[in-house]
Amino acid sequence: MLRIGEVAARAGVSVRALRYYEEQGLLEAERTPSGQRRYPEGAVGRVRFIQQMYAAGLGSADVLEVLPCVHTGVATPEMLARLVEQRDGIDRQVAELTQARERLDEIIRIGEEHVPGARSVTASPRR
Amino acid sequence: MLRIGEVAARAGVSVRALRYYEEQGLLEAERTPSGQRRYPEGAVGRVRFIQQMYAAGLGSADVLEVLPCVHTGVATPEMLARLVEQRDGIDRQVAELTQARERLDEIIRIGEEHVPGARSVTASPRR
DNA sequence: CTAAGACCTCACGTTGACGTCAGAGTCAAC
DNA sequence: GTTGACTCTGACGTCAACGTGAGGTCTTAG
Repeated sequence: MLRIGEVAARAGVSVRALRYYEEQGLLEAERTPSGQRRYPEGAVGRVRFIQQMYAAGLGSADVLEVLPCVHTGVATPEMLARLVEQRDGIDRQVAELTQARERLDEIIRIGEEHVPGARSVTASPRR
Repeated sequence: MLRIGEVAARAGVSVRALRYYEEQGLLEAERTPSGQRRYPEGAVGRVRFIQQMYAAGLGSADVLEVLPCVHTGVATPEMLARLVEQRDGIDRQVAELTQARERLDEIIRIGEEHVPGARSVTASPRR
């Protein structure tokens, strides 16, 4: 059983963040008689997943909806629908980002033309 | 010359947003003698660009750095560097999003396996 | 035994991109 | 000339994911 600081360090987040996740119902912890939190090893991966979802633009409530599937590996049709919805949301985001990237690239190309002396930091082909 | 409401409608943002952009130095407007803002047609496209950059995760300050190039079409080496930096930031974001998407997809697949032809939409299974 | 870290619970502060309300002036139509 | 839609400037509110003390308890190495 890990202490909160240990989990935070391994997952690359702050202690405060972990307490916040608990507050949001995203992360549970056992307690020692004195009230200190103790986490199983799996908590680290769980926290990483939460971070990943945040990075994908989901809010705490969305993550909360999605988490049961991750934990149990089983999903109701409802949950599946939500998962698919979130995935599609990410897809839309990627599309937007890609558009923005194209836009910037275009500006960069034009800029390079107009400042010929500059070291050519040519556009890396998008994967 | 367009009025602020017209620009807002065409660009799909709120009037408040336009005034905020002005406050941030992202969007300039002429003024009628009575003080009302009047925008040229190009403002709509400019606003769309700003929105796109926000969607890409840039803050007002970042957009402000990038905008001169868009406007003038000319870039100093410094500006180019910033542009490239922002573009790479977007690339990193896309990578993260793609990872998150994969993760969700994986969970969806597993979930589908465990609920192959289920029709229990109504009965909430007790957890 | 003791001192230094870790940890605990409030609870207020932060940041960014606006929302929203108040009170007042402006413009086009009827 | 008056109504009603539009606009103006402040200025406070919002929401999310934490940051940051304050004041006190726990644990453990020496």
